[in-house]
Amino acid sequence: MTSIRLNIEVAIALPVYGTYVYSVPDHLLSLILPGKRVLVPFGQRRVTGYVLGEYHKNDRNEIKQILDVMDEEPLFFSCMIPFFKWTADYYLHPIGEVIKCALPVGLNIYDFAVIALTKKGEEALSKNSLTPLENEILNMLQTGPCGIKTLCKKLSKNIPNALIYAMQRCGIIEQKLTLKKHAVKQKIERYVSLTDSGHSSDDLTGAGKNIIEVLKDRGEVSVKTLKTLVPSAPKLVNNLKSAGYISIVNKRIYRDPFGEPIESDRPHRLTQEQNHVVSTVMASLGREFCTCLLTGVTGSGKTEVYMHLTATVINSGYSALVLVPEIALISQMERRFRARFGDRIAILHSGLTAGERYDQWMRIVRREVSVVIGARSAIFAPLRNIGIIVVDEEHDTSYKQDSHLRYNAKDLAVVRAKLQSAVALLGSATPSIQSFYNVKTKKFKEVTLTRRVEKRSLPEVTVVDLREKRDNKGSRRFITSELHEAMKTTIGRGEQVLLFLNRRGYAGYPVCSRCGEAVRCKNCDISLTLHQKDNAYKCHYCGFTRASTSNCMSCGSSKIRPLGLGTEKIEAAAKMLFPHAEVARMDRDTTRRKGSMIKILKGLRNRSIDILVGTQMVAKGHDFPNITLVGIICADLSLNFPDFRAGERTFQLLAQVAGRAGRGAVSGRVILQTYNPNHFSILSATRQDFLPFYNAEIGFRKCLRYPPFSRVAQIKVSGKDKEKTRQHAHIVGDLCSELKKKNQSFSRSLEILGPVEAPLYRIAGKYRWQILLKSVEVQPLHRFLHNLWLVNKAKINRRDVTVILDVDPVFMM
DNA sequence: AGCACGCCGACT
DNA sequence: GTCGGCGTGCTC
Repeated sequence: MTSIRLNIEVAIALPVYGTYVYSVPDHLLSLILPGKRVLVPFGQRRVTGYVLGEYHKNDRNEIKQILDVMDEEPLFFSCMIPFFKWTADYYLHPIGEVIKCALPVGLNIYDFAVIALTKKGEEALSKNSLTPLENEILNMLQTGPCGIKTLCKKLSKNIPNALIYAMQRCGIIEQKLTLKKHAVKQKIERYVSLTDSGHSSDDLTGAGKNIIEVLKDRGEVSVKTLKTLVPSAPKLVNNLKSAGYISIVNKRIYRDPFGEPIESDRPHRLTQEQNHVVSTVMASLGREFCTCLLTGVTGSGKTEVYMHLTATVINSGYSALVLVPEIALISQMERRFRARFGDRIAILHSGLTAGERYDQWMRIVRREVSVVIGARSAIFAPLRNIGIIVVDEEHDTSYKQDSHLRYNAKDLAVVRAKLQSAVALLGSATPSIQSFYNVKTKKFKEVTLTRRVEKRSLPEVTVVDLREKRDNKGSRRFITSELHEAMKTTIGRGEQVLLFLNRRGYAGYPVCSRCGEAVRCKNCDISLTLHQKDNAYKCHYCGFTRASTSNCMSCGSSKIRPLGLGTEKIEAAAKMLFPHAEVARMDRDTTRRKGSMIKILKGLRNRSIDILVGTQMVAKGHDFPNITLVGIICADLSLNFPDFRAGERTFQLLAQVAGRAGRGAVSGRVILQTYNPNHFSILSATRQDFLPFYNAEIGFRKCLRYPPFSRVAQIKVSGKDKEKTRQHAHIVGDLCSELKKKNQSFSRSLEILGPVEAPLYRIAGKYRWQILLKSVEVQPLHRFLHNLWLVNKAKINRRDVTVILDVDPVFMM
């Protein structure tokens, strides 16, 4: 009888669909566990794989052995695997890439080809018998082996592949495969503590004595902390150790992503309404999967509800996952949760360094925390025994990842909750049409908060019709007299004003005053935005920049009129109208640097800022207690996007911004300026009234068979060559039609729209085409996509044209 | 992804 | 006639 052979199923961290089977050599048998990384031979190379589990079928003759096990402990547990598989299948993404995407970055190991100088090469170099380029390459290689790409960069020229081959063949260079690792590791720190003889020592003087004193006082202290008290400590500890006074141990420590300590906080008393929500949601805890949609006006105390739910969940022995749309809101949520739950929480988002993220991940794996707060990628947090998944501001588009694995964390939250029999709670004052439809069709359970906390009233909204203001000149045109008066009163009372405009920069449509030509981007199909702060015209899509002093491209005139509105222009106007007020601006330009957002938020809190001008960034869930007036400069900007969700976005944005007013003791006011005062999205937003908006919008969706009455997927084709891109878009389009014709179930339910040029037909020098696939039923669309993407992928992939599949697209431009 | 294999143009 | 260009297909 032969010895028992263990075969395992492995997902490879490369764009390959499907999993692979490897055998485990005896000496690694005891180390293999699902969720660990393994080094495996794959084709000619060695790559990272993730162990998914044992493989029992005996259906292959050639099975390679794994080379090594990379982890002491698993990075995730088996219960995550069905979730990874579901995600890979639904978004048609390679399973290994899904797992790679889920794990903290920087853990991959792969073979990297480097070229090195040989003996023969050195001889050749000294004989001076080579071409200048060869000489240059060999000279560079004398400093050590080097990858081809780095070599090209160092010599700042392209080296033909053929030359590399030729040089290899003559034997003057050789190619080696080395394993390249990323730098993320556990962090170890040295801790010192007194020995018995250290305790009784009194013969020391100076710094040595100081160290002993500190240790007597505090017990065990890290060398790093000791250094802040006794600067020479790092050198001295070794001497003290050899003298037997102290002992040193290495400890695994976690890099601390948290800021300053926070005072702890006791649970608030819930209102009757909040209590009802908590008990309704908790009725399902530990019993069955269920999704609840928590709706409620802005400022109705959703966070307090989340915290009570979390407390209940962890007291019952489960863990909780809280998703928040973006980093700035995570820190707000984190502060409140940390005050309540102390260090039982971990946070996960892209603002952490790779090391911090790894540490937070491992704390979760090691079950040292029971609550995780994070951005969309935290949906993959390796929590076991999840009781609840909270998705705050569920309507927010930040939950959709728009590159690589194009998942939507909100949708995955429901899927993960279902797979792990947990409760999913989606919360929003302005729920997505899709979620509310799910309530109507009884897929979701609705729980509602109808009142603002402490009986604060909703802001009073005044609509200003901009069509009647056409004759006004200068800043009057966009800060109307109504808004101006309201600002005066508010600032006079010492309260704060928020001016909202969903466009950054100074002027979004600079036009030559002589020939009328717009200033356009050379890489994209849009006009540049003037940024006065940077003295430049900038492209918001590709980053292209021109000096603000440049002349008109077509007629050479230097007179360019800065048409179009942006937050910079509003900021300037506010400063001019209120010279004594402190005006701040919050948009992507002013918050790019780490900590600058916090600085603005602090300025608002301590009332040093009177007027805040901002883009949609200010609409997102921030709590500004002293803002009592919100001015919406132009409500129509997002209304005319070529996207079936334009109305929904406009409603959400406006209702959210309006909700920023009057969150403190004083009630708020909103002045909404618009060219479309009768549009239903704008009308219902002014009343913060979701239902009438929903009823109007759902009718329109039903008519045109858009989600939630259908499922859609978008194929995006892009390439540098205009004609090739167009052709390939049509090839893919024809492939779709052919496939549809071939299969009965497809031809009945599937609609193919396109290929058409994208609304922004050129971005960053690439021409863009799109095809929209629509189906009333999910299953046929899913099978169609599988067929198209997996069976026909050879026909779809081309070297110079990129084809991307986006299941449930959110950004349609 | 990255590498091997295999089929057509410009050179000794 | 060959060398090396790139398109195609595969990796347990």
